[in-house]
Parts: sequence; structure tokens; C-alpha cells
Amino acid sequence: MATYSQLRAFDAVAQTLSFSRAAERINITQPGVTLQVRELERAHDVILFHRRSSGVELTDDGRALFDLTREMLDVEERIQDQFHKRATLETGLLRIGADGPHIALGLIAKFQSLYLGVQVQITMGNWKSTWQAIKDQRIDAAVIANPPEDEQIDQIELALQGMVALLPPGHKLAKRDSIRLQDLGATPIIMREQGSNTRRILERHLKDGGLELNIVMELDTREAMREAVANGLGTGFLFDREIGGDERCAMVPIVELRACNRDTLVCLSRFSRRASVAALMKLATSI
Amino acid sequence: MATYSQLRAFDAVAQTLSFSRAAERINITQPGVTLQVRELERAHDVILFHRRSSGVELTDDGRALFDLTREMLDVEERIQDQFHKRATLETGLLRIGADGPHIALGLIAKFQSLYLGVQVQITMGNWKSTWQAIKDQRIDAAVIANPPEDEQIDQIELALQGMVALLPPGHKLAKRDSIRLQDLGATPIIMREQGSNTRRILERHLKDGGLELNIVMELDTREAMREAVANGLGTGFLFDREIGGDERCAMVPIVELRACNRDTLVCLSRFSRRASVAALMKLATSI
DNA sequence: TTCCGTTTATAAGTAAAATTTATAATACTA
DNA sequence: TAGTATTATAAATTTTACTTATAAACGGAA
Repeated sequence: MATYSQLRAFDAVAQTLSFSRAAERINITQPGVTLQVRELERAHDVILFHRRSSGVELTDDGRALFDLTREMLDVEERIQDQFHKRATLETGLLRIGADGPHIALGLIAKFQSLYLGVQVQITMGNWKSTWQAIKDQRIDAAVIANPPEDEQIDQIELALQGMVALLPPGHKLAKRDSIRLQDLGATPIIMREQGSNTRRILERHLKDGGLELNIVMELDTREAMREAVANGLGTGFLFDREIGGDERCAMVPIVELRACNRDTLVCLSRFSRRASVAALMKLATSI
Repeated sequence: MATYSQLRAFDAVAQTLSFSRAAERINITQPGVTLQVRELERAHDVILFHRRSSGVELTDDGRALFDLTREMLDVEERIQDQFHKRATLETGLLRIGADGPHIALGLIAKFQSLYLGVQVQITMGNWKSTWQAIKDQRIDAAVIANPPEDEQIDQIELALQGMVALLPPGHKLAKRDSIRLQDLGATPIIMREQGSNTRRILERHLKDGGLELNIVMELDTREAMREAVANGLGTGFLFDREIGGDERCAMVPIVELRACNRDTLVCLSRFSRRASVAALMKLATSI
């Protein structure tokens, strides 16, 4: 069998037409080259070079082989090149998930502006689907609220947010500076879907406080909820940085949920050494 | 650096989507594959496979690499294939020289009919140029008369020929069964060129016998000489198997040159193991 | 659950290979 | 005809690839 070392040595000699220069080129010593080429010739009963007094010269068999080794080693060079480009973030792909666009997009925008060559794929989802995607390795990193401690997962906190009530126009609490959950009393409530972070936090607090809300509707996007509230269908919940410019509703902080939400960048520890993920994590610490 | 073994192991796993089947495919054990792939991933901080409970799956980085390893290992396969085809004489090139067509072409015709895939390049020349071509490795083998002993050169005798005088129409010796060189006396002689085998043999015998011929012309091809003789310009010399059907001249054996010419197949010893050369030599022994 | 079969991971030892050092042979060159 | 440059050869060494043995993880069946 023709080994890789043999082919590489042969190719170098064919390129340089010299055993000693070939040795330099592939960073081994001249006897190493001689040995590899000789073994290649011996094993296949082929003469690859004429050793003339004037120097070495390819035989016809040699020329035919050289065509192929060039092709093969060209591809190999492209492989090494690709590894290098990925390591230096000149190219690559980064799959990011998020359970909400507000915090995530700032970070992603920054990343993209720094690493133009890296393609970024964003998968938006709710808390549960995003967490599952991380665990399933379908995404490389995610911006997610309140991730549980997990030794397989690295975390960097990005922001601390409080929950606000999104009150329909003219609601009696709309002018207040802040409220407590219990103030909502029998107010009709529009709740986010099962698996959402908003709902997870609310349910925990309601249970802890022994409270119950009058849930009249369940919606699975922030946008739908905002429309519902604007149309006076009930009161919804948001985080304080999720505030768009909707003038139709009032937003009032909920006292006991002032800092309930830790928006965090996470990735599987085993992914954290990848150049793209490492760069993203580094970026996050500097925000 | 990504080594060949690593790339080959990676490629096998990518193809089979299984470390153990990959091991079978490339004839090493499963831990060997795991090790190579792991080292490849570690060295470049890259994840090439998702290890899911359901099996392994290529990552995006893995897919990008797989495209390239396929390409590279495809070329390598073609290389191995080419070696095999050359070894089995399904393809190849054989450069044969000859100092005369008569004996050589019979052998070459036989070779070609047996090994259709091997391209045969024939270089006709005189004795000297053919011998030089062998020594210079410009041809792989040659059919040549009376090669000197040379330990770098393998020989197989093909035929023993005698020299005949080619007499012009009506020459006084034309009816004889045989002649001796001295019988030619002052007859005008057409001699072959310096470097030709015919001349080499004649000159040696003339010198040994202290004879001299009346050389009136020197020609460098057999065809030209035959025409000259047919036109009555003088007497020429040929070997007995070189006789075409020329009825215009008479051919009379020269007694002391009855078995002066050993037509021999030669090659450089270091070439004799090449499949094509070995096949030719083998063929020659069976003639 | 527990056991079993299958697959991948890990660790340590081994064999094979690639490569080096040292030196010799060869052939130009001044 | 010593001097320089190149390739060849031999032996020793290092490195790499690979093996054996075993553990761990997981899914499916009893």
C-alpha cells in the first residue's frame, strides 16, 4: 500500500526535483525523503524518478502519479485551511437559540459585526424548547432566562429584569408606580403558554404566596399578548426590558418580581472551547 | 495539524455514522477510531459529531469537513487504483528501443496483443543511440544486437543471425552459395554509418583479418542501402533475417560471419522488476 | 426494576512507522 | 584533486498509530 508519508514525500520531490529541497519543504531530513520514495517504488515495482547526474527527473509513471498526488494534497491543504479559518473565525457557523429576542439580539448584533465571516443561525423559541435545544446539541449557545444549575452547562449572566404588568387602557391600576401581584385581584389575566419563562415565574410566585389569578386567556407570543391587552381583553405580563413603544397600554412594575429574571447566555461545557462559542461567551462577559 | 489517520478515521465514521463500523471499514479497532477522531476534535477545538443516544450525527463543522475528506480520500483511492492497474498491466506505458525493426517488431506485436491497455512507444535508432538510450533511462527496454556485458543490464537473447552480402544484379558472386569477406576484393562497397551494428561487426572482422574493403558510399538506413545496391552502386551488408522480398539483388551468406549477430532484449536491471518490463522479458524467454 | 446486548470511552501497553543522526558514495566544480 | 553539493545507506530513536482489556452509557426485553 502507498502510505500518506510516501505520497507526500514523492510529491515534494516531484515539485522540487530534488530530494534535499523536498526534505526542507516537508520539514523532514533528506534520508527520510529518500527512504519514503524508495519504499514507494519498491512496493509497487515502479520507477518514479530518473536519477540523472544532472538531477532527478520524473518518469512517465512518476508524472502520472504526480497529477494525482497534487490533487490529493491540494485537498488536504484546503482542509488545513478550513480548520485555520474556523479557528480564527474567518468562517464558520454559530447556532444561537433564545427564549426572547430583546436581550439576545443586542449580543448577536455585536457578534456579527465583529465576525463577519461567521454565519449566525438564530432559533427563537420559548424557555422549554430553547433549553431542550441546548441539551440536544441542536444549538451551540442560547440566551435564556433563569437556566437551572447544570454542571454540563456554562453560564454567563447578561441582565437582570423585573416583571411588569401590562395593563389595558384605562385600567384602574394604570397610573400606579408599582403594584403587587395581589393587587390584580379579580382582574382578567392573559397568561403566556405552558413552557414559557413568564408563566414559570408567575406560577412559582403565586403558589408561594397562595394567590390565584383570574386567567381568561392563554397566548403563546408576546406580540399576541400585547394586542390582546391593547384591545382591553385583560392584563398581561412582560419583563421590563421587553418594552416596545406601545402607547396603548400601561406598564407597571410588580414589586415582588423586581429582579426575578436573570437573562443568561448558556452553552454546553463541551462546546465552550469552540472558537465561535468562546468568542460569544467572551463578548457576553464584557457587556 | 490534522493527520492523515485522523482524517481517514473521521471520514469512515462520517460515512458509516458509527465508530465501530468505521473501525471495521478501515481495518482498525474501535478505540483506534475513537482516539483519532477525538484528537482531531481536541486539536482544533471543533465538534465533528453529536454523540446522541440514537447514534452519532455530523455537526455542521463535521459536514463541511466530510465534503473535503471525501474528495481527498477519493483521490487517494484513485492512486491505489492506478498502482494496481499498472501492476496488472491494465494500463501503463512501455518505451522500447531497437536498432532494427525485424526482430523487435515480432516481440512487440506479441506484447501488444497480450496487454492491450499498455501503451507501447517505439524508438528506432542505430546501435549506438539505442544503447545510449538504455543507459540514459530514456527507454525501458531495447532489442539490440550484441550488447556488451554490463552488470547493470539484464539480457535475453532473441535470435542469432548471420551477415549476408547484398549483391547488385549481375555481380559475379551472385550465384555463389556462400562467400568469404576476402572474396569481395575490390568490389565497390556500400557501408552503413558509424555507430551502426553492421559496421561495428564488419570493422572488427576486417581489422582481425587484416583486410580492407573498397568503400564507395556510406548510408544510414537499410532501405537506402537496398536501393543503392539494386541500382548497381555497389555491394551492401544485411543480416539474414532482415531479408525483405527484394528480387533485384542477391543475398549470399558470409562464411566467417555466419553467427555474428546476437539480437538481444536488454533492460536496466533496476527496471526489470517493473510489471511491463518483466512481462516483456518473460515473453522474450518463451520465444 | 434488573439484566442483557450494543455502542462508545478510557487507559495502558505494544507494534509499526516515520524520521533522525551519522556516514558513505557519487558526481560535478573550481 | 581538493572542495562542494547531492543522494544513498545503516542503525538508532522517536513518534504515532494501534491493540487489548475494561469501563461506562444507553436502550430494549424479561
